[in-house]
Amino acid sequence: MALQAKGQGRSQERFPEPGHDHGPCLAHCVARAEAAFEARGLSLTPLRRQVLLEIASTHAAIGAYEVLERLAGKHGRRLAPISVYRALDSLVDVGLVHRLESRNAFFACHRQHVSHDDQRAALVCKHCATVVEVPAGDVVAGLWKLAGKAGFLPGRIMIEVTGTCERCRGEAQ
Amino acid sequence: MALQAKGQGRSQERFPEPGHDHGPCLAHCVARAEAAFEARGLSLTPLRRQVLLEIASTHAAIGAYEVLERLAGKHGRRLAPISVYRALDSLVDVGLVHRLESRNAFFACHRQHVSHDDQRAALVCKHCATVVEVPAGDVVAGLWKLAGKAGFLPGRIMIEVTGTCERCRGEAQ
DNA sequence: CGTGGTAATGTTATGTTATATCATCTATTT
DNA sequence: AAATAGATGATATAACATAACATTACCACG
Repeated sequence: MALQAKGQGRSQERFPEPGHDHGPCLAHCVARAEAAFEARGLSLTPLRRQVLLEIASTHAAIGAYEVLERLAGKHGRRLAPISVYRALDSLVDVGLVHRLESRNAFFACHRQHVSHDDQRAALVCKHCATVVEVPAGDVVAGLWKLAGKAGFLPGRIMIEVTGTCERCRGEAQ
Repeated sequence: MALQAKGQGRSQERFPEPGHDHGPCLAHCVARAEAAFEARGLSLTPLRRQVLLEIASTHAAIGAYEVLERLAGKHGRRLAPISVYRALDSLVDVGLVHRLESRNAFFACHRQHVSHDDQRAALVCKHCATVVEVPAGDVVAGLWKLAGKAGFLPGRIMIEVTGTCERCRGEAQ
């Protein structure tokens, strides 16, 4: 929890500064990844680690083929799309990465969802693609209620808000 | 409003009976479409009407290529994908059809969103693909609040709840 | 040992969803 | 008639995603 104390606290619920020190964000992600895979009897293999590092290298959502390109740029070797998708799937399964449905893209989860109640809404800047997840427990509770009235049993709840972050709003003027 | 009085009222906020009389649903949609396009100085062309009819022929969400297939089956002629997408785009623009991001599919809006406040959440049955929109004003208000705290200015808010409808739950047992 | 199981990745091919670009036609406006 | 906007056609390609089968590595069990 030392990492959280050093600035990973509430800060994740606001849009990150472009020039912020991203090292801790990344380190935190990878540390969680080791544990998360281990907890399921799986492992954070080199491929998965590489994919995670690409995704987590930014607070923006990026596409699977973008990940593929970046990896191809770093190592000479070019992976098959399916390899990237398999790595992404495993990362999504263990909750380290989320899929942004409205963009067919992926972004790193910078704070573990600690319980079933700890649900999030994604705020997505349409200019810089930065994604911030905000706790949305009350909102989700409201949705369960609405669903109930319709005789509907919710499984997954997807909340994506596209708009403009503070920074991009400032720059537009 | 006669159509609404004849059963288009609250019923749309529950899952439709499979055997329900779909004629009014369809008629209502097309009637609204005429008006909606007209109001923008555009028109509900034959192509758009056909696409709308396919989408609105069911309460399920269907893909663009599925629309294409169905039209190809009815008329001998096979449209280019772009033609279907263009028609869909125009229908989405005027609000007669919504896009289901979590499935890359489209569904007809069976009740006009009357104001900016009249926002909806989509309940999507994962078994039968039926989509019901429920008013979600309070939930959306909550999201605006969360966004505000993050310095974020919302544009489009997407709420999609996948799960199981009453009917499919019954059948599973 | 070796055999069988699971996890992970490789290899090849294909399927699905969506858009770019330029051409054509029609109706309306000037 | 020329200019403009709306709509569609035609051709090609981009972007996103998975199917199916082969291979490798490791580990548990008799």
